[in-house]
Amino acid sequence: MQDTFKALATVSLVTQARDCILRAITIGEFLPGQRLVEGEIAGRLGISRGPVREAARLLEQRGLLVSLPRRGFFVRAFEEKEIEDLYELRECIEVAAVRAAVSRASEAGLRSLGERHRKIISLTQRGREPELIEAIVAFHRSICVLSGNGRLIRLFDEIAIEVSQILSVLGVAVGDPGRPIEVQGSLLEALEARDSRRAAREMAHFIRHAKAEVMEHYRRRHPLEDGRPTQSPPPRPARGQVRNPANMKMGGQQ
Amino acid sequence: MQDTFKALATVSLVTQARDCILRAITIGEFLPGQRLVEGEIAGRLGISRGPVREAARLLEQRGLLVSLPRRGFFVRAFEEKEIEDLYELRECIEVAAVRAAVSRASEAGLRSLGERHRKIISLTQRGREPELIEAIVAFHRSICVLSGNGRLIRLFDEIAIEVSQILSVLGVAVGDPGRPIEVQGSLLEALEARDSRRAAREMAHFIRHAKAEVMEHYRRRHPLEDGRPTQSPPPRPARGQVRNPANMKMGGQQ
DNA sequence: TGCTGGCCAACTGTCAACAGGCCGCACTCT
DNA sequence: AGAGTGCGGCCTGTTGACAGTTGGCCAGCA
Repeated sequence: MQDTFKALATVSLVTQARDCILRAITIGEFLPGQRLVEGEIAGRLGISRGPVREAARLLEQRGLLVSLPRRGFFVRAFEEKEIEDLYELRECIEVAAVRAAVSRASEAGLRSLGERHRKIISLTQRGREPELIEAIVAFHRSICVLSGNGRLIRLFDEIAIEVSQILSVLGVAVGDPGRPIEVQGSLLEALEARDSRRAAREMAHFIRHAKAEVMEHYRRRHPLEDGRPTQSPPPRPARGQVRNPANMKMGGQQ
Repeated sequence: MQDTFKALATVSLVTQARDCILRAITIGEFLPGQRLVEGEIAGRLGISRGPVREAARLLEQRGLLVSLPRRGFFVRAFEEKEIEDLYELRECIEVAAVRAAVSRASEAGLRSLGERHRKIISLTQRGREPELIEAIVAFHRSICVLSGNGRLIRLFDEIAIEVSQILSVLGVAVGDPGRPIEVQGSLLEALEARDSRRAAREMAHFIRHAKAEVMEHYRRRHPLEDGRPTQSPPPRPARGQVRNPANMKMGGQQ
């Protein structure tokens, strides 16, 4: 009965286009520096260019795309410094979140966090990399949720997208399998013990560790760019078609 | 000679429209909850609706507008909780910024910060409220700049816009004239002494003080909404014309 | 061979128009 | 009188088209 009357409030084309582009960026289908041709995307999605442009504007404001006048949109390419800055911001955000969570989280909230932690453990043991990353992100997001600060959650989500873009582009796998469990286990303990200082310390350590790992991957990947400025906003605009013409169907946000 | 060849790269209409709407929001011409009629704005600016829509999308992503399907864009109205969350975030950001600035700021950077501080003092003595607010914001922004973290600066700018919107809507004036100088003076001293803990403490105190002041204004303004949920996304869509049909010329970003 | 200048295709920025939903209002029926 | 219903205007969401610009390509020339 309730199926017959499914909500017909169709999601706007802008939202759908945004989610499609977003997904293409996070999974690394659209590579940094790559040019996005409006007409191409619109054609592939079967819509007109208007909604695609609006979606691109949204992502521009988020910092995932940059726009050059009369040239169009490009996937943002991270410089080394920008990755460092991002992780520094992430540390400050998540440390604040866990501090707030210590004093505000309910018992039920902590239990559900424990649930997520168990999921991380089981996924680690079964060696399922992609879901594991997802679960770790979910764990950290939960801490933001427990902080009770909606603005913090929104910011975390933005940062998480950029981080996962970086991870996927650099091909970073979650490091030694033992560590994340351990760290997140300590975090959980500190939260349960309502130990603000320890929780903050663990969180900071974790993020610095993650940062170091990512930066090492980055340097391994860009060994020569150490000395020179390397400051062409989109590094070689790469006029050309998108990489993978298939595999970009409609229907995010479901 | 160099004047004869001024850059003729005209700023895109989207950018100009965005800045116009932004200004209208920050100075309180567009009030929270107010509906923005695309055609109206486009007509007043002498352009078509397309760029206006894209500009609105930008501001939506920043959280300054909310969009309801088939209803259009509304100026975002802050709930009490959202203001608290915003200030909590601001504290975490600026404390992190001043900490980083302590260890990274150059002597020249500190001197220019001192310059800004003197400007605050002189404006306070002359009692020029609007420029004073501007100068205080500039002072705090400088600290973010001294932190050397570009991402932090971007986030500060976003937050600053929201804060100034709140201040202007609530009609908050900068409190007792003595305080800000005093606080920012201590901040400056701590930075010059490279005293990270003291700088962080002063910053946190300042922002908590500002928050308390704003919240008091808010509660004075919305005394009845304490108990009830008050959760209609845009509080009464207020179908109707914008408040001040004049005074919204083109040409932000100059 | 290397450089200059013009030509061309592609793509962006912008606009005007169309279809359809939402809101307010008047009208009708109970 | 009050509630429900149908109508009409206003406004959004989307589209297709047009003009202008950008960058690449190629011929011509030193």
